[in-house]
Amino acid sequence: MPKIGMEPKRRAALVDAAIFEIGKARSLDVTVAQIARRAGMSSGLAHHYFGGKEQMLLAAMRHILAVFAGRVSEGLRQAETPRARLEALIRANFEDHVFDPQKTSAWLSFYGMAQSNAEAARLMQVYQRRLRSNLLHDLRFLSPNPEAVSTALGALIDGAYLRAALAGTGPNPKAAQPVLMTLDALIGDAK
Amino acid sequence: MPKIGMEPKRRAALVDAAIFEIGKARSLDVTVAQIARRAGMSSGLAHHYFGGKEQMLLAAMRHILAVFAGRVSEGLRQAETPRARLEALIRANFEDHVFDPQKTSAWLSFYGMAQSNAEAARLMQVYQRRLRSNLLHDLRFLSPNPEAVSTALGALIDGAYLRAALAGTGPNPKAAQPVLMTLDALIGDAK
Amino acid sequence: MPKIGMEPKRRAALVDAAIFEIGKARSLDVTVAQIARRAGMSSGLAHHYFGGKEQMLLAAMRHILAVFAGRVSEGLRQAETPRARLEALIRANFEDHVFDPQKTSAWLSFYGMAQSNAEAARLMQVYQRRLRSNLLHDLRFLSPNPEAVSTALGALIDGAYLRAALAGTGPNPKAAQPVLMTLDALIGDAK
Amino acid sequence: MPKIGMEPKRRAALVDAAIFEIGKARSLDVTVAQIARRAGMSSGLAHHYFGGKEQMLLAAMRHILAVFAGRVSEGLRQAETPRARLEALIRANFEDHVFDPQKTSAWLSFYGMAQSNAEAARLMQVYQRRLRSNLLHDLRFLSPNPEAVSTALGALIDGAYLRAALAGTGPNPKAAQPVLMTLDALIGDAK
DNA sequence: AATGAATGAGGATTCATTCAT
DNA sequence: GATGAATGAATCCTCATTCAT
Repeated sequence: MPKIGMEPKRRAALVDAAIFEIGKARSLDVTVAQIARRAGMSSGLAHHYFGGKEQMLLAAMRHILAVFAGRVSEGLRQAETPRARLEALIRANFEDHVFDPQKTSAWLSFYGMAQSNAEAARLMQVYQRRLRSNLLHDLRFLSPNPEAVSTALGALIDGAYLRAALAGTGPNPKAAQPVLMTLDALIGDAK
Repeated sequence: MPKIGMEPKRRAALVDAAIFEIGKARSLDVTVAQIARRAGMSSGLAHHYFGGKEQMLLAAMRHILAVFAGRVSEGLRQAETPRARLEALIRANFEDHVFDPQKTSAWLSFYGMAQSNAEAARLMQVYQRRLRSNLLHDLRFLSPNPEAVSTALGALIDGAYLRAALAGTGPNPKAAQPVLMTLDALIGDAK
Repeated sequence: MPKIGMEPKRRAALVDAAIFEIGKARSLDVTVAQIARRAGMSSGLAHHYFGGKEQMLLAAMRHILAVFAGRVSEGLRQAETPRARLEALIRANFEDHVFDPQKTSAWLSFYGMAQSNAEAARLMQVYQRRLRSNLLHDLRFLSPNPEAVSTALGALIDGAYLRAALAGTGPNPKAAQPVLMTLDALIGDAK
Repeated sequence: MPKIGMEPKRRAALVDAAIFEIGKARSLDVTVAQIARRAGMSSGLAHHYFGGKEQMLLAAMRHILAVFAGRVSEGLRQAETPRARLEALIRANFEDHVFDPQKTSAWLSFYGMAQSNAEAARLMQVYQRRLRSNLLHDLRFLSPNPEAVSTALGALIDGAYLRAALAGTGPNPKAAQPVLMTLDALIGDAK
């Protein structure tokens, strides 16, 4: 059954399956066999492609981050003023898809993993820096103190998401409200 | 050599040991045997007192939350105005002891656990409600919109702590700055 | 079923079982589960007592060497002259029990293991030194060149055993003949 | 890009690679994939040519024995008297190349394999018989008891090699000394 | 001929939990 | 109450071998 050009498909299938199983278990305590079975292949092949369970989980996280980054980019493309871009950015962090139980499970679990796994920590940093960079880009036009405001808004976004995710009540666009309100407060009349 | 009145001491020793081991492992992946050994007793006894590993971890979380709540109360006792109490509350969330690697490990790991364990989720809710209640108590005097501001500040505190904890750079009182700044912005001239 | 004072018995049972299984497989490719089952316990307990498969195999080798050393000592005790002691020593190396398939399997397999495992190599050295020391002790009275003769006889003993073991034809006291003949030749008229 | 006449080259490359990997691992615990990779081909092709791992290892052993036999023949060609031939034969067993870690690893490991694999045992017999035949050929002229002396010298050569190989200290021409000394003693004045 | 994808059995090891003492 | 011996299920990972292409 071997075919050429299967590697990308197999890897993608495994990443999807890993995310699915993490969502189902609501934890990273999933077995390679589970993931492989869901991806329609043997556990041996899963190891062949990823070298180990950890690499597979990291690939899953990387994929989640990449998809998310893509969505954010899309959201920003349509906004034209700095204020509109900021709002789009904030809303992008609370779109329905990020509340998919699969995503929230993975995201919160990776907070734990990031403490003992250097690569997981690095991925978290990448995410944080990207968010900060996006905030800063537009806050420069709106605030006399863009650095501090970016820091506060970044933390607030993460905190608001964390709480919404923990609540486990599914998609919740309202979760963006406190962030938008705080944005207004922090940039004063500049809006 | 069983002694009477040992149960509370045994339980406390196990809870301390659990927190220690979680900190050392930077994860909840610690074994009952490790914890029991550190607490100076057999793994069998640990089970006897807690009924299982999960209960032991939950007791550890409960203890961390209780200690934290106590510290917050202390901090609030000395403040006299609503504004001072809010500041004290915020600072209490970023005191050195909360950045003890044992605490940050436990805290972030429990975010993961709270997804699949109802009691862990409940504990997180208790913490969040207490924080919200504390914020609300004083924000009523300072903001026309105390509910929304409490929500935002609560999320911000969690987010700021999360980021500081993930950074893993130890005690960091500066982490409170963005929150204090946002407080000022959100309550306007009311300060 | 736990009992106190079981550890020595368990360890001994595992060592015996390991030797038995090595003999049956005629190789070190035996599983921990096989050994544990034969020893009448779970694989988990086997790990508990030895920490791992390698340690168990080494303990088996150590036991074989110890038993062998004991037998040699016995054999030497009854000899009175240096010449008689040498002969007893040589014969001890070819007694029936050393041709037990369990022993030959273990012995030859450990030659392989000694190449990549430091402890196995050390055990082999211990055996060789002991043999050399025993030879030297009496050759001092019989040869002007005891060092060289010890070296030659030690190697010859090992080579003769190796060949007899490889032949796999079971107990073979005749295997000692070439060594005894060579002893005579090497110590000349001194006998 | 299959080519005709590649089979002998492929097989030779695999045999060389197998010997190399056995030397590197200092054990027969090498994987087919490792060997095939080193030989510059796929594991599938390795199977195609040898039918299985065991056959490949046996081919490696056969090759080592053949090369060794060739070297011995060369050594003997230049000797003219029986005594000189015997000495050349003995020295050939301790030339530098036989202490190549690759060779010692393979040799000692095959002692283990010979216990459970009939073909490996047969190869060992072939080697032993050839050595014995070579010894006997010249000892007939030098000893009244050539059979027994051949047996002893053969065993001694193997034992001396075994010890030198186990010591793992590399090329060691001195290892031949005990054998030469014993030769003298065994053939007495006949030299 | 040649590849390497794919399988799946097998094995060492870990660990929560139980229970005889 | 207290121990730690004992279990055995669970899991990751390896690898010889097969086979579609």
